[in-house]
Amino acid sequence: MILDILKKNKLSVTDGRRKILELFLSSDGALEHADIEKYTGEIFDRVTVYRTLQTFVEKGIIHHIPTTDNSILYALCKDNCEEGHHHDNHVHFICDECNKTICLDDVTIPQVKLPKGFTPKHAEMVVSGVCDDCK
Amino acid sequence: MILDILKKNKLSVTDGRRKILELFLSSDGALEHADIEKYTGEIFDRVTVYRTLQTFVEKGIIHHIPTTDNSILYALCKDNCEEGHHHDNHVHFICDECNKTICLDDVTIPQVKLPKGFTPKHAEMVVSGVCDDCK
DNA sequence: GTATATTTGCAATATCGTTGCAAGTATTAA
DNA sequence: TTAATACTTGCAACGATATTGCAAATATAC
Repeated sequence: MILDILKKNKLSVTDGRRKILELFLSSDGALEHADIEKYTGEIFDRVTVYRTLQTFVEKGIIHHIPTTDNSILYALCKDNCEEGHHHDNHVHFICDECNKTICLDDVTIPQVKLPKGFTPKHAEMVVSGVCDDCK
Repeated sequence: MILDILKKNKLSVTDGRRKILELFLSSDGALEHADIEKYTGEIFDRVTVYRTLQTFVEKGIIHHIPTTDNSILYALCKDNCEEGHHHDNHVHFICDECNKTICLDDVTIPQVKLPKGFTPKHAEMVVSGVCDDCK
C-alpha cells in the first residue's frame, strides 16, 4: 500500500517517506507539522519532514486544509488526486473538544451563488463543533 | 465612527488603534499583518501592530479568515459581533488574480448535513476564483 | 492638573520554515 | 552483484515571523 503510493508517484522509497506516509494512513484526521515531528521523533531531521511534506503536496498525495488560526494542516488526498489536480471537495470538521481535524469524505461542499462578476474555481469549507467521539 | 467602535469596546483611544481601524474601514477586503505594517509604515512598532490586532480579535472587532496557505488574514466583523461571539456567517472570496480577499457579506454559508454524531457550531467557507475587478 | 491604569517601544527570545552543500542512500543498468 | 548515477538526507546557517518582560510614554478618570 505504502509502496504502491510512492511508486505510483515515482518517488524513491526511503525510510522517512515510508514512516510519514504510514502515519497519515493510520490516522483518521489531519495532521500538522508538529504532530508529524512528534511521531517521527528523533529519527528524522526537521528539514526532512518539511521536504517530505512538500513533496507529498506536490505529488498530490496530501493536501493543505484551511484553518482559522495560522496552523498548517495536512490530510491525505482520497481517490484520484493527481499531480497539480486536487479533487478535494469534501468538508473538513474540526472538533472543539479533542482538537482533531477530520475529513468528511462523504459530505461534499455545496455550491453557493456568488455576486455578479465573480467566477468560482475552488471552494473550501471547514465546520467546527463536537465530533462523534467526543459527543 | 472609529471612536464609537473603540469606545463601545471600552478601549483607550490611541493613535495606533485609530490608524489600524481606519485602514480596515477604508479597505474592502481582508488584510494580513504585512499589509498593515506596510500602511502604518514607520509610525508604529511591529509589536504594537501585533498587540492591536490581538486586542481587536478579542473584542470581536475583527476576525480571522481561513486560508489554504499559512497566511493569517483579518477582516472587520460586520454587524453585531460581540466579545467572544462572532456572527460571521458569510462566505469569503479569494481572487487568484489580484490575490485580494473579499467578504461576500450577502452570501451566507449554506448548512450541510453532517454524519451521525457530529454537532456543528461554526462554519467557514472560502471560495477562490476570479473576482469582479479582474474578470 | 494629578493619580492611576493602560499602552507603547525596545531588546531579547522563541518558533517556524527555507536554502546550500557535503555525505549518505536508493535506483538503474550492466 | 556491483558500479554509476540520481536522488535524498542531515547539518549549519539564515531569514522571517511572532511573543514576552520591563521601563518609558500616553490615555483616562477623578
